[in-house]
Amino acid sequence: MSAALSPRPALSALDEDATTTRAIPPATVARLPVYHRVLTQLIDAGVETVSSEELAGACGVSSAKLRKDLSHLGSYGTRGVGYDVQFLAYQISRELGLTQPWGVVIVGAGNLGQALVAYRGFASRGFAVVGVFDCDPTVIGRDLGDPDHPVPVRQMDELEDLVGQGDAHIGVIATPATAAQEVCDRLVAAGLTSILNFAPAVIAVPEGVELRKVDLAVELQILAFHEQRRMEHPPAGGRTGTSTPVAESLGEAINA
Amino acid sequence: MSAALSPRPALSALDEDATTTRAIPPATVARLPVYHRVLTQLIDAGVETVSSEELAGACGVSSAKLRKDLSHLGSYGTRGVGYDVQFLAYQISRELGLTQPWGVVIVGAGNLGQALVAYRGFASRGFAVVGVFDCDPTVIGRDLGDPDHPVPVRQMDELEDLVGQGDAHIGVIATPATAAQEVCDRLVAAGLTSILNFAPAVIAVPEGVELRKVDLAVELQILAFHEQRRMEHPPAGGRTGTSTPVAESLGEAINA
DNA sequence: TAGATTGTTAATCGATTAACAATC
DNA sequence: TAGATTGTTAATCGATTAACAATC
Repeated sequence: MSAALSPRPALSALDEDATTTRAIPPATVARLPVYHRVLTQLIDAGVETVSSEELAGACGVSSAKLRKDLSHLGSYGTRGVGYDVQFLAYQISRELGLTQPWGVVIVGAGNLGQALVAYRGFASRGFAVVGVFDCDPTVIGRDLGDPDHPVPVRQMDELEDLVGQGDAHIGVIATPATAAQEVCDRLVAAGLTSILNFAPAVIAVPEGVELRKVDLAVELQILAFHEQRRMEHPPAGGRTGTSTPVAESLGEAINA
Repeated sequence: MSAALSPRPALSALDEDATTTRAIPPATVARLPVYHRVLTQLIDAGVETVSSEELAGACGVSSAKLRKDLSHLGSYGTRGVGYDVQFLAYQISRELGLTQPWGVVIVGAGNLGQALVAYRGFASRGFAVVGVFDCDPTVIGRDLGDPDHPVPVRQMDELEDLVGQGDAHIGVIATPATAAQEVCDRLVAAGLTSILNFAPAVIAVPEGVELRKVDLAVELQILAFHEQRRMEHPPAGGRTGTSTPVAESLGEAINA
């Protein structure tokens, strides 16, 4: 156990290259996709300019937070006017890396893996599923996703080859929990440094690899926690019919 | 737009009933399911006692954070010894509300909805899918999930009836983005106060309703951001082969 | 110029971390 | 008693918020 406390490089907190890249706070990065999505909807709705107050309302955050977040990217607004929707959307997409195509490898072609391949929200943001792998002979060879761009399920053997070709940038783990760590190790060994884990397992990665996790059961458990609290301490005065504090005019523009 | 600044009840920040319930910080609540899962695995592995150092390692957090988190629930450890695995697992599950059964209603029986119904991680934590709804006549009536406990897809009409029966506690939105807000409104109107949204849409709920969101595309975009950073500023000195800082002995116990 | 709205500052709040006294 | 490990304290860090000077 003492090995867990081994001499690491003393995490030099300010690792930032003093060159170009000002660091963007993680909390801000996590919200940028939301801003980008809403801006995209505004473009579709023909809106040309938004104020921070309006955009924040449509995104479900405070305008102060929105402006603070955007200030980390640069000064892309105009005082007294607001933000040019197209321009801001572009700046955010550039910051997020959405202006270039990304290849996604999915390991596990069960229910979840199949749903992910079929998910249209990926392609629409520049993510292409370049490979799906499974070890079950009964699914290997089957075509998944859009019949116009079918993605065949391959056997695990071919994983390293495909990643080695360089078109894959992000690995997605959609296997049972038991296989997750081993699959992750293979993805990393093959050269991937960005991993999204859907398996209900805590897995470990080497330093320098970015691992994110989506755990469906965790979300439900957190909701159960709140629901239990609510049952123990019912909201005094009953449910107030008070409805959404979200910018309504913009909401209408978006839904139009 | 000025209506968005309307006089709200001045969010009385300390709403806590001074009665029983000490508030648990949200950041802590979000980690409890992870602790619980690992503890369950330790039970299965026959481990009877863990130290905070060991458990933290297996969960991927620092021992200081783990102890701080647990201190919000009570004093369930023994100085000089550690934590009784079974006892701690029980305390956490009680805190999370996992000691009682929860009914889940899923709206949307597309790829994702079907994957959710089939997901075994729900039932194993006390969540039962009590209803699945869709508006597509071609899927209505079809049986989903485990053939031993099939869940028929019902038409939307029956949503309010089912929720009204009181067996449903949590609503899950697995529809296209366009339908998400309307579906959410119906779930809330029917009486649900805990909602999990998988649709790629920003939706609004009345005060008092707990809404959580899982956005697959957002996770990929955050990974793309980091991947882009990594490509612009490659890790000096190449990839260090340094592997996982995770408790290995416990990891072996868990995987045994 | 007057009105509107940004970008930034300073204050507050919450979460993380390190260290250690309490205690098994 | 000596060694181990918890639960808590105090210091640090990062994120949020409110307010406003800058400026269109």
